Amino acid sequence: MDRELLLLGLLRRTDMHGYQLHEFIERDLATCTDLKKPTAYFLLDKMTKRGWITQHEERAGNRPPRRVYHLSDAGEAQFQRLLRENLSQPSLTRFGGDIGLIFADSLAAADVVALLEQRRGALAAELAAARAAPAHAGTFHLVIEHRIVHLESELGWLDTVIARFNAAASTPGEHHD
Amino acid sequence: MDRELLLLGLLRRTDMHGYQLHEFIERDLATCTDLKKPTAYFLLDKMTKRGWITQHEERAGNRPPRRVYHLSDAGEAQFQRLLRENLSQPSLTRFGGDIGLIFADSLAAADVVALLEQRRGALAAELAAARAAPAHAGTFHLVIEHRIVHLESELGWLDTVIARFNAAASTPGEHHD
DNA sequence: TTTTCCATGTAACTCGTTACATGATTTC
DNA sequence: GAAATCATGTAACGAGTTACATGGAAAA
Repeated sequence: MDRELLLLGLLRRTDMHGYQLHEFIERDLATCTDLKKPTAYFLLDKMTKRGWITQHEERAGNRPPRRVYHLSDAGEAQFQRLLRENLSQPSLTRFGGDIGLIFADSLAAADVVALLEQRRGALAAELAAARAAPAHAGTFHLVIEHRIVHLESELGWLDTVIARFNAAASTPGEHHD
Repeated sequence: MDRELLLLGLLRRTDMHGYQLHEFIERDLATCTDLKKPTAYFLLDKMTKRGWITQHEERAGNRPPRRVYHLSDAGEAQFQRLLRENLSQPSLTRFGGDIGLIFADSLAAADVVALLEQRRGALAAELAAARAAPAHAGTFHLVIEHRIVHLESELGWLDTVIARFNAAASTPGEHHD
């Protein structure tokens, strides 16, 4: 549903065609989400069928015609519903990386430390990139800020985990192989 | 891949049948992941075909026979690969809830505050539940800890966001409707 | 005796992805 | 003339879900 909210929200500001929407999302909203081309075209078709948006063709010369989408009244109502639902509910987060941690005692502690240091490096790079992101207009800077806060928290936690495996590494005889 | 790692990791400790695996994951690992029954049976079939695990039937009386799975040598190797990959890479997290935030200026600030307070409530409840979780054995307590750290970070950030919309609410004339 | 638990699965569907196809137009 | 960009899509696949089907055993 989040992607539908995204498309409706963008079309609410100004009419756009599919290529344009995909381009904008992949370029300017990449930190926060993504939307592949086939998905964009598929969702736009679907929402047209449901009456949330309307199409009209625009052709410039011999180029492939653009299908420009416009938010309808029903679409505006749907946008309001989705937005309120999105704001009122926390998005559930699952950390796939935790599954490896469950089985970390299958490896020697020193190995775990080496692997987690790699993870730490990638995380730190993401954080640096987020901090280097240019100042954004309107409410979008909240998203960047969220990302920074989250990555800082992840880094801090990871450091405590690494420290513990480091301690275990200097007290050998802990792993199961 | 994470679910395959999970199944291989559990089968590495002891042989189990599908029902048992599903049960264990949904009951004891619910904070960290989930695995529906059809998915479990499907993955077990797939991994059997790939030679990572082997089956043997066990029948008790007239009950439906159990298909007990056992990790093979190839499965152990695959487990090692998946585990190292999992530990060395940070899991990318996308916050669906951020998309609503991008469009928060479509609503009156006071409305946004009310909706985010709801989100805050649900988040606080999750945190309380995580804190109330019983002490866990081995490396699993890391997962609980991770969840607590993350939820605390989310709550703190959400509070700053709410504060800002609250400030905007007392300075009216900010929204676009 | 009816419900719950044990134990297996299938079928249909949703959501999203990758890879591919088409063809004009601008840029190098 | 070749390559990148604009603009649309289709087809095949992957991962996962819900709902449904089956049938015996234990518990209420």
